[in-house]
Amino acid sequence: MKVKNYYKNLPHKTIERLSQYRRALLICLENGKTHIFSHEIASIQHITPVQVRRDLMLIGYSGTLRKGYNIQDLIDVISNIIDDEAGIKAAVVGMGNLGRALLKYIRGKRHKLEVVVGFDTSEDKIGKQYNGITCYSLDDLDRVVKEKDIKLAILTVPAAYSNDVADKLVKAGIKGILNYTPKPIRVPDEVYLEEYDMITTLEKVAFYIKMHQEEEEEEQQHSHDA
Amino acid sequence: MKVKNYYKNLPHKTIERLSQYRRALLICLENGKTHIFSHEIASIQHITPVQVRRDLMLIGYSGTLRKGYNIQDLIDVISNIIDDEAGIKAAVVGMGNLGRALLKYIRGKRHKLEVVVGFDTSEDKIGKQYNGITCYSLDDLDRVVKEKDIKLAILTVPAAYSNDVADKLVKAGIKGILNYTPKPIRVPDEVYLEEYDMITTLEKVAFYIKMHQEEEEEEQQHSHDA
DNA sequence: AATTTTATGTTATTTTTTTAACAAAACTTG
DNA sequence: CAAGTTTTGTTAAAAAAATAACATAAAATT
Repeated sequence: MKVKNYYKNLPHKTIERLSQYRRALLICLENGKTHIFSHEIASIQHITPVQVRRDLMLIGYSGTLRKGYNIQDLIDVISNIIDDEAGIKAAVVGMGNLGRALLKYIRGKRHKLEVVVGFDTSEDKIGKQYNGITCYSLDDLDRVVKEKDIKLAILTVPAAYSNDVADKLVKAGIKGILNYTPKPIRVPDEVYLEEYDMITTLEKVAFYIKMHQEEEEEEQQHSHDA
Repeated sequence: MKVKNYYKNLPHKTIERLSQYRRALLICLENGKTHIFSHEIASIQHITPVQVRRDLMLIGYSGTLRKGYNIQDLIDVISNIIDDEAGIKAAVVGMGNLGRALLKYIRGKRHKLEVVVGFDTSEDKIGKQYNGITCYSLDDLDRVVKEKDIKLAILTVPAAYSNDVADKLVKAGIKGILNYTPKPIRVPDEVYLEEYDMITTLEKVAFYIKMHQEEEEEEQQHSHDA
C-alpha cells in the first residue's frame, strides 16, 4: 500500500473542510493560541465536532486528550496534503470587478498557490499592475501561460466569451479551471473544472427565506385557528 | 396532504439545480428553442439525464415523450417553486470590488429577486449610484433595511468587520445572509445563512490539479518500469 | 484512591444524494 | 403493421456524507 498517496481517497467534502480548517487555524495561531479542541473548530465552521474528528482521523492526525490539537502541527499536516510541494501558479482571466476582487482576496495569502498574472482584452488594463501582478492581453495567453508554467485559471470574463476563453486555456495547457462565469463551460476530462455560480447561491438563499416565511405564516394561522 | 407546500421537502441539491436549470432554459428560450430533452439540459449542466428527470419528477413536471420538455412551461413551474410571489429585496453590504461585481451580475436578471440598495462606510461611495442603485452609509443600515423591507443581505465587507455587520443585519430584521467574507459568521437559527468561500474553492482546484499531476507521474514511472 | 468529567478516535447507523434499471409510450423504419 | 428506437417517469440499488454511539484515556474533583 502506498502510504504516500493515501489522501487520494479522501472524500471531496473533507478536502474542502481541510482548507477551511486551515484558514481558521491560521487565524487562531495569529491570536496566540497553540492548541484547539474539535468542538472549537466545529463551532467556527458551523459543523459538528464529530465531523472535525472524523476528518482528522482520515488524514491520520492525532491530538492529545486534554489539550486538543496542536494548531501549528495540524496546519502543517493539512498543508502537506492539500498544497503542491512545488507550488501552483494561477492566472486571473478577466480583470473586471470580480477578477480584481478575487485577486485582492488571494494575493499573498498562500505561498504554495500564487496568482502570477492577469489577462484582459481591454487596452486600458493591458500592461497595468493590479495588486502587484501585471495584466496581459488575452492574445498573449498561450505564450504567457506556457512561459510561466501556469496551471490554474480563474475565469471571470463576461459569460459570452467563457467558452472561447476556456478553449484557449485548455490549448495553452492549463490543468484546472475555476469558472465564475454564470455559464457552464465544456473542457476535456483531464482538465479539472469547478463551476461556481453566484446566482444559484443567491436564489437558494432567497428560496429558504421564502420557505421560512411561509412556515411562520402557517404557524400564525394555526394559533389563530386554535 | 398540503399540495401547496410540497416543495418544502425538496432536497437542497435539487433546489440548487432547479435554479441552474432555469438559467440554462432562459438562454435556450432566447435562442428560439421551444422544447428540450433531459439529456440536453444534463449536458449543459455537466450532470446525467437521469438526475434531471428525477429532479423534474420531484417537482411534478411532465414532458412529452417525443418532444421533451416545454421550455417556457418548465421555467414557469420552476419559478413558481423557487421565487417568492411578492419578490424579495436584497442589499449588497460592502461596495468594494466584489460587491460591485456581484451587483452587476445580479442587477435586472430576476424580477422576483432584486438588489435595491448598497451599503458602505467609505465617504467616497456613500450617496453614489452603482448600476442604478444608491449606496448608503452603514450607519443607516437599520433604518434603510426596515424602510425598504430588505430581507436578504449579500455580505462583502472586509473580513475583520463581518461579524459586527452581520449582527447589525440581524438586528435590522434580515432573514437571510449570503456571506462572501472569508470568515464564517454567527447568526441566530431563524436567519438562513449561506457561507461561500472563494479561497476554499480555489484550494480545492489546486489540490485536484496536484493529484492529477502525481497520478500522471506515477503512470510514467510504471511505463518506464515495464 | 475512587469517581466524575471531558476529550479523542473509531466503528456503526442513518440520511442524503446519485446512479442504475426498467416499464410504458410514442414515433420511425423496414 | 411489426420491430426497433428513443425518451420519459419511477422504483430500486449503490455510493457518499453526516450523525450517533461508544470505548478509551487523561485530568480534575471529591
